[in-house]
This record gives sequence, structure tokens and C-alpha cells, in this order.
Amino acid sequence: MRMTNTFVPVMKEVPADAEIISHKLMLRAGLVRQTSAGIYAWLPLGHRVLRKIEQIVREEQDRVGAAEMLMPTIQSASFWRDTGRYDAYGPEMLRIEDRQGRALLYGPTNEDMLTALMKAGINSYRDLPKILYHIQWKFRDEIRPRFGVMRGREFLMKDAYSFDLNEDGARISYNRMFIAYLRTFARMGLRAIPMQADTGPIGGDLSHEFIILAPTGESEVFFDKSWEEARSADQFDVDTRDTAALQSFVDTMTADYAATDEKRDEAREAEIGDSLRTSRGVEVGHIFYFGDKYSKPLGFSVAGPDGAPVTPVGGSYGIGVSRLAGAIIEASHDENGIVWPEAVAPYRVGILNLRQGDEGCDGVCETLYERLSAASVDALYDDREERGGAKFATMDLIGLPWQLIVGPKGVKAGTIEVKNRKTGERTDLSLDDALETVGG
RNA sequence: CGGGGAGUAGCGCAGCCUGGUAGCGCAUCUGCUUUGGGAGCAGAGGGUCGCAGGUUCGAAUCCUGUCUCCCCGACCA
Repeated sequence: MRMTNTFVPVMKEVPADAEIISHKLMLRAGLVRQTSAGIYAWLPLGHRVLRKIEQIVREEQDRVGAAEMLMPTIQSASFWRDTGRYDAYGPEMLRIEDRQGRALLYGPTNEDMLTALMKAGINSYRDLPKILYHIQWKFRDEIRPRFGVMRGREFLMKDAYSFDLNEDGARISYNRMFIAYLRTFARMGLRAIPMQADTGPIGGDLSHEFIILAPTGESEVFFDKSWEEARSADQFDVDTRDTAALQSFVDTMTADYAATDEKRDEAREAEIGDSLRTSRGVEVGHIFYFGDKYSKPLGFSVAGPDGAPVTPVGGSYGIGVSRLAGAIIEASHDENGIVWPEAVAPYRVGILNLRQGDEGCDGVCETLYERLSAASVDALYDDREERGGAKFATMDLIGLPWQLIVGPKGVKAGTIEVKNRKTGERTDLSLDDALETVGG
């Protein structure tokens, strides 16, 4: 993409409304613009990040056997009346009415609707288990939205729902999602720690929050120092069809202490002693088991092996996709701007033409741009007639992993300066070597 | 929702107390000079002062109402 074709309104000054670093950087780098309290427009650059995050989430959901679907943003109140949640949900639910006076709502989550859909299509124990998910905009009329996209009112969420015959089965589904979550966050360059969470009325140990460590996080968290080691997605490579291996892996992953402020265990912390660490954290995922909370009131049952009806049990599994965009920036930035992990960077390479209009510089840049495109490497070519200094600042702010800097000096010498945004390392290379370095 | 604060040019702000017809920095546009880490000089454009009433000869400024946004608290992906 050429800078002259896309829309990246970068800001030199920090908007007064932004409080935390990710919000400031998202505004300054032209990723988003606020349109109402807690509601954001995703500009081209931000939209690409959102899509990259979404795709990783999608791939990891698919990998553990979850099937993607898409439910609407607008729901009839009837689903919620049937589960008793229409009155219970409270003012956080945005309720609307159509021209016929029918009660609708902008969906904050989809357990009720999906359970009703499953009821209509599943009749036998042979059709279970199932895990379905979708990635869709949700609306929750938060009392106080804040921190940019970290706590918006409208937000993009991946929500998955599992349906099993019994609790043993549900545990397997839960474990699959558990692994999928670890892999998802690791692929985004994040260290997400699964922490025991409140399970609500069901009880048990089947609820975890996935927390990313970030100094500006909202909650305080406590954990064993073993979590400080970075873990790659490869370490979470378990055959999810092998249920014993799966359980054993989850047991291992939950063995090391990790708790949010509300769930601290003083006895265990005493045991851990010097290895106890504390930090701020951002919740990017939450998985939990809710039994027959929805299937029972909706009358969702299937014929069991003996012909007798069985009420399926389920769980739901959320990942805050739009929140992740902010959380990743919280975890990865420096004084010059965003430092995107490669997997979610809006583009992999930025091309800086320091002398737009100069025949030599233009020629080299066009060559780089074409060859990267041919190699399917996403590149953002800053082809604006802008001074070098401004281009450097803009590109650092945007935070693409690699920069190819083309100026008259380099063109004369037959070299291109390759800069690694994360390390700051700069090397003068031949065109071919430069392309190879950045993956072209 | 309770408590605080703010709406003046794209962004950041001053002006308001003490009414006299709007200003600064950055950004933008034009020209020239520049050009390897947010250039210099000269010139230019851009604002129903959130909105609606009221007071007044006259309102960004005073009064009333209203809308919007931000921060602190309890809730959440």
C-alpha cells in the first residue's frame, strides 16, 4: 500500500482525551478515531491489525475443532426472555425497539441465541460434542468506557460455545479451548497467563482468565516467576484429540501459581516465597463452564444412548479481539511509538523514500515495492513528498517490524538501509540482501 | 449512577474573573532556499467560540437550560 493512497492521520501531539499509552499511540499512529464514548472507527491501519489478530484467533479455534459461524449483532429479546436473562442482565444491555414495537437488543453475548439454534438442530447424543464460535461486534453499555479500545462499549469479540453430553466431555472441550488460547496469545507475541477465576454458581475449577502483563493493566496480578519465561506457541503443541495428554498438559500449565487480586491464595504464596512476582495485568480472554444454565431453561435436550433425554452442558469462551489491539501495544512499545510483533503488524515492511521525486530514489523504491508485492510481503510505501525526519518519526510511530530506507547516498552507493524497529539495528545492504532480510 | 473537570481552527491551548465583535504554537496551502532522524524565510487560508434561550446598545465572556466528552469509584472481553 502506498501512503498516498491510504489514510493514516498521524498526530505529532497527544490528544488530551487519551490517558494510557496504548490509547495515545493508537490515536497518534492513526489506527482509530473515537466517534462516541467507548465507540471507535477503525481506520485502515488499525483495521489491518484487527484483521490480523482475528485471523490468528480464527486459525487457533479451527485447529482445536471449533467451527466458525456468524450470529447477528441484533437479537430478539425473546431468546433472553426464555433464559430469564432479559430482566437479569441489567442496564448494560442496549435495548432497542423496531417500528412494530418489538423488543430487540444489541447483543452483548450469544449463549441464549446459540443454545436456541442448537436446540433446533441437534436431537441426538451422536451430534455432540460441538464447539461453535463467531467473531462479531458486541455492545455493552458500560457505565464508564475508558482506556480507548481496552474498554469500549462496542467491541469485537470472539465468543465460542461448547456443548457436551456431560461434565467429563465439557472438561475436554474446555481443555481444548485452554490450549487454543495459550497458542493464540503466544502467536501474537504475548505472554498470557491463565489465572484461576470465579466460576459463578456452578463452582468447580473450570474458569480461567487469561492475563497479559502490562504496567498500565487494570488489575494487579500475582504469579510464580516461571511465568516470566516467554513461551512460544510451539510449546503448546498437544494433540487435542488425545484427551489424556490434553488433561495432563492443562494440569501442567495450571500447576504454577497465578492469581488475580481477588483470587490470591496466601498459603500458596507463602510456599512460593521468593519466586512470587507481581505485576499489572490486562484480561484478554476468559473461559468458563456453565453446565446446563442455558440448555435447561430453553428445554434443549438430546436423545441419549438409551433413548432417554439428556440435557447438554456447555461453556463459553471469549477473546477480546479489539481489546487485544490495545493490549498488544501496552505490552510492546517504546519512546518512539508502537513496536508491533510481526504476527499482528499492519504491514511487515515500511519503505521510506527520503527524496520523493528524485529519479534514483523513486526507482529503487518502486523496485522494492514491486518485488515485495510479488513475494507477498505486506509493505507500506511512504511515497509522500515529506522531509526525511518526518518520515522517520512517522514510521517509528507506526511501528512496522522492518524499515527500508532509501536516500540519495544509499542509491549512489548501491545500498539500502535496513532498520529493525524492535532492536533499532541498522544495516546497509544491497537491494537483494535487503529484500532477503525482510522476507522478500 | 455518585463525585470532579472540560467543550474556542485538524491537534495542543490562551482569552472569560473585569462584556466592545477572537488569538498563540504545531499542522495545512503558496513561493524560495533546503534535504539521512518531526527544516528555514516570506506570505496565505481556515473558527455559527458545543447547542438553545435570556440579560444588554453590544455576549466566547454574565444568567438559565441542554447536549457531548474526559477523569475517580463499583462492573466487564
